[in-house]
Amino acid sequence: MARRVVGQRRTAQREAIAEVIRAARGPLTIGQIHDRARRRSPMLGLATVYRTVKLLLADDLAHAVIMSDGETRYESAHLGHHHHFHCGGCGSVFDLPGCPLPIADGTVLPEGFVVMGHEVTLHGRCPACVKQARLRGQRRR
Amino acid sequence: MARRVVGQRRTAQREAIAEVIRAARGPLTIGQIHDRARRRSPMLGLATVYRTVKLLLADDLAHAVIMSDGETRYESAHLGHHHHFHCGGCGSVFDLPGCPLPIADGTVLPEGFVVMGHEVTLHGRCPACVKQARLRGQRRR
DNA sequence: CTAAATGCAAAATCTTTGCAGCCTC
DNA sequence: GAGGCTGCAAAGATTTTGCATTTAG
Repeated sequence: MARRVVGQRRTAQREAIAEVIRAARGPLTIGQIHDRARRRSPMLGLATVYRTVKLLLADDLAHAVIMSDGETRYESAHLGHHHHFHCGGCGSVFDLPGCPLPIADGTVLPEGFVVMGHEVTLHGRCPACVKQARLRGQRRR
Repeated sequence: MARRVVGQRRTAQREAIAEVIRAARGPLTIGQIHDRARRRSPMLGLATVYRTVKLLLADDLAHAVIMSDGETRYESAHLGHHHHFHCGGCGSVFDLPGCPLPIADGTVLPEGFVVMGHEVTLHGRCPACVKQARLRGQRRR
């Protein structure tokens, strides 16, 4: 008669996905999560990645980050306030510590907009791509 | 024998689409462009909007702006350096004049990232939504 | 008139969902 | 064991493309 305790189950697939997101140096696309998690759980299907990521979002264990390349990426929710660097060479996104923006939440702009949050994204080249461009004589834009 | 001069043609549909983008106070989604342009050109199909916007992008007459809600929006390219305000109440995006970010292009971060550009997006409530929230006693988040 | 542009519908993507079997608890 | 989870494949949603027709130049 006692109500059965129901809940989420711990599976190898979910472990793998959560660990991949936790270990990343920046937010990852679904494809990247799928590729990396498959190293541990080779049969892992894309649908499971989508489903698990959605669960992590619902449980507030992960956040979605949508970058200007149109890709949705996911990052661990335990990170504090931070921003991102998008490398135009390799396409990777990296976390940046701290916040360079002098606009506090709660600020009211002259035009009457009430600021409740913000995002800053820097674009450029990551150290690896800078080095590579140097080797190649900066042939690329 | 003279090489025929070929080029793009001026059509009512393209005029309507370009004008809608030019007149906007912020970047617009494909759906918004379609709706507004149809007021002038009622038979206008979605495919034409997609095609025309793509042309405008290729000719550098418009830029794509991808916001954190995952929608791609398009804005006139003649605007100078500026950023955006995304209202969480009505979902609209507004242009903000100026730039609050103290990081110049060309800056090299301590970690070795070379900055070539940036984006700043503020989130909050636009004046209209602030006023409405006040009327309703701030029942909404 | 010629070929670019349009509207429609089919195709291509990306994401979500339905289901039968598998595996936690 | 019971029901949540998974992989597969089908279904949705959004964007792109093919094609016959319209239309700018």
